[in-house]
Amino acid sequence: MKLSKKTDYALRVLFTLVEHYGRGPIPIRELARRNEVPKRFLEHIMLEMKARGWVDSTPGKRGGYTLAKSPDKIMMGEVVRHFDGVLAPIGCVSVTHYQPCSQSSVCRFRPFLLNIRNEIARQMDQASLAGVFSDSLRPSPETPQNPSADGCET
Amino acid sequence: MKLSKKTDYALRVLFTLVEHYGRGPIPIRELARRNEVPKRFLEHIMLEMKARGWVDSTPGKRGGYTLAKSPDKIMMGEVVRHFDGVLAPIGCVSVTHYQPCSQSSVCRFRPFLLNIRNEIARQMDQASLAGVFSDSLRPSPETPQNPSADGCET
DNA sequence: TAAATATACGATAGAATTGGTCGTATATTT
DNA sequence: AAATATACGACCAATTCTATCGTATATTTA
Ligand code: SF4
Ligand code: SF4
Repeated sequence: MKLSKKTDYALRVLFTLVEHYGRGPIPIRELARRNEVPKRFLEHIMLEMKARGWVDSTPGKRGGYTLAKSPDKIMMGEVVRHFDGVLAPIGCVSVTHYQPCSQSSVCRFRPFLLNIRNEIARQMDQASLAGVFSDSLRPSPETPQNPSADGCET
Repeated sequence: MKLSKKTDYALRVLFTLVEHYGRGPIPIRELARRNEVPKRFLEHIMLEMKARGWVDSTPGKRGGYTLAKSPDKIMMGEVVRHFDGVLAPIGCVSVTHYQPCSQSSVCRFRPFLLNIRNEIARQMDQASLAGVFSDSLRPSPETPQNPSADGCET
């Protein structure tokens, strides 16, 4: 589950909108500037998000984008899944994009991958933008700059 | 953390070698056939795995490949990380391939992604080939063909 | 009502990654 | 010496990713 830049961009903007929720639209130019996203590229991203019903747009002089629904009604999993297509590490353990594999009956590591998928999916689908946002406010016990290995690596 | 086909192929072959551990080499032709991996492609994969010290090769008439170390000394994380480069869903929360992001100080969802990374890394680095293999033998409580959603999706 | 400013959207394109083939060299066993 | 195995670099096609451009259209404000 590698996050594409597109997904990253989308999330940056969404959280900007969450932060500004209820205080009117923000023009795309501003969204692009604050989040360091190429503006013309962001247009497409916003289009998709509007189609999904996550954001609303108002054209005209003081127009821009606004969050279309309450931040606790949009799940991280939805967003990632929309832009990256799939959460699962491999097709054979994906629900939304399940792809059969002729080896699956003899495969020794599919159950292991399924576990990981389940864990990722659980975390992704339980986390709303609102939840992730508010969690990020209180200085968590551990959010190192460079996430130095705690026994593991990545 | 999307598994590339290369990684998938590598794991298939590794588990074949695990299953055959201690019973002599298996020629690459056989490894390719049993695991449905293009033979010429597999050559490169085996080369890399030999360089990493996971497998050994013996040329000649009754040669082939064999596991170079005990199956409980090779971790899933090592393999995936080698072929896919990185476990983390995004560079800014990666340990081995950490990549700074100018937004990280104001980013609202990096902590969330870090959590996911930690969970994936933990599972990957704690699981040895031997462990995954033996787990796959006892019919686990749940390993559905198509992993139908248990509240989550993929 | 005209100007300014906003979104809408398809076409296109460069770069990077992925997945794989081919030719050939070399080592070992029988 | 023949047969069979691995070793390895070059090469390539397809896909995906990331992004830009031109232009159309809708709305507000002066
Ligand atoms: S080999 Fe195992 S893990 Fe890879 S795709 Fe087939 S079933 Fe899934
Ligand atoms: S925006 Fe947040 S998540 Fe995306 S790369 Fe920068 S820090 Fe990491």
